[in-house]
Amino acid sequence: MSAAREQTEPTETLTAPAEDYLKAIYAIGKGSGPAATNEIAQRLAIAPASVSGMVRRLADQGLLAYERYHGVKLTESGRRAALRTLRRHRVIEAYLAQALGYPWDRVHDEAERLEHAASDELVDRMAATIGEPEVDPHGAPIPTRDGSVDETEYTSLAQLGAGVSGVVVRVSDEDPVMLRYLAELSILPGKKITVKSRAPYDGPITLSVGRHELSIGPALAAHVLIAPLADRAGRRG
Amino acid sequence: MSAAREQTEPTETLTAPAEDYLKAIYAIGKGSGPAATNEIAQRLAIAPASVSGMVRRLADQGLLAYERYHGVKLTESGRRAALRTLRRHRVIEAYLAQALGYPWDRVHDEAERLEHAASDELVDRMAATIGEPEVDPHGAPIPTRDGSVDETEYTSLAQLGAGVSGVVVRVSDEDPVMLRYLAELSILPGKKITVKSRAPYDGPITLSVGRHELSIGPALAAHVLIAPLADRAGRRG
DNA sequence: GCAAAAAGTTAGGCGCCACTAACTTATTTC
DNA sequence: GAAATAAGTTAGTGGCGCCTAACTTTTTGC
Repeated sequence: MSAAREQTEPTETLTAPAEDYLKAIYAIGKGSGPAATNEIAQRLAIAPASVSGMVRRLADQGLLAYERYHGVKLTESGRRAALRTLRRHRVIEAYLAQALGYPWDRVHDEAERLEHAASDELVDRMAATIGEPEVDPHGAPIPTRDGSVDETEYTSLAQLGAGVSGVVVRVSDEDPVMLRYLAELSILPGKKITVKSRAPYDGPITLSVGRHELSIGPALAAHVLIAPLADRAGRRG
Repeated sequence: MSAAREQTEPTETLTAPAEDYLKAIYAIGKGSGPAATNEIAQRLAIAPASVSGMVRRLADQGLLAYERYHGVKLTESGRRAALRTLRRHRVIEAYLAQALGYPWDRVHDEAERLEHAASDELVDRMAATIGEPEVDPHGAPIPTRDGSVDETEYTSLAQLGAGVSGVVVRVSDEDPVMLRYLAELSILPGKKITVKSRAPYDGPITLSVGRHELSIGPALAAHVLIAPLADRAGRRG
């Protein structure tokens, strides 16, 4: 059984589902790592069996390195394609928020559709119009035109020990309800927070944000990324 | 052979091709008339056989009234859907031109893709941002949110007799080369023109536009719609 | 009013991208 | 290291939306 299957097409035009797969694989592998079939399926809310088929097609197009039963990795070409889509998505999010007054909990869904339809020219014009932003409204870094991104990995708020201070750099962008709640608590990119205390056994984390004090659960805290400030205490595994 | 096939679903979410069919049928029938299979095929650049299949599906969804071998007409529901898409398209065109500095010969193609992805909210925000325009950059009227349009039919420049003056209200929007040429000649919506003379046998039409005098062929003139001004002469069949 | 031309249709196929069901390969776990 | 579990795969199906080829219906031109 030698299925001859090799191609290295420079990338035609990708379908919307193909772009979604590449984005998901990029997100799972943090840009370079491998992605498991099941995880791709879960992220895209489709059946694992469907992933096998699509992954094969993407591999045929030279976008993925695929070994049966052992997950996939983006090729250089796949990575470029993923970053192009990511740039579109985030520029669109930023533009919707800044230029059209979109509430930050709704930019994601709209961008999710527009990213597949917008031309590079449109995206570049949007970026230029709002001053070439470097992050989207949730703090996610925007890839540049030529395909580079800030891949700094930040600590999640769930990992911070009591006493540590930091600046919120980024929050998850997909769940509108969560986003509205975070906004209510004033946990927004750029805000300074300090972990006051942590209850054991995954108990609530008490923070001060501005002049307020509040408690959140670790599930929510895991969705908030922090750049720690000079700290007396430290992280905690 | 009684293929039981009747449904009157309130309209789920339409696919991009479905929206394109409805737009084409609307354009051919000027909103209410019948559209021939061949003409739909030509407009969408697909094979006539493909139209038969799609038209059946759209009829099943209650969007078209379809009688085999006798073309289709939009139902009320189909008409509404067509106008929604038309509104999206034209608002997007206007927005791209006004807010993002898009050249007028390129707004059409971009809008053609975005119209299928943009939400009503986005379109409404765009419209509000640029002051609720009534026409797109080519002079085509923008349907309102509640589905009404100005359906005035204007005379084409190819129909005007010598001596008649009028204001350009609208030009065809699809061909970028033609649009650039028209812009070069300063034949733009809002401009006043006067037909100086017409050569017989579909010969060139001589116009004055502003302080310039120029000649164009009838093929081009057919793409320019005019609102005649008080005229000494008159139209010509 | 009848034959040729034009218009429209069905039949059969194909690629994409999902699905379920059944099977295979990897990984745990004791 | 063998059995149980988890992960991943193939097989078969279905809808959409396109195609070409072959056929049918309608229109046209004399």
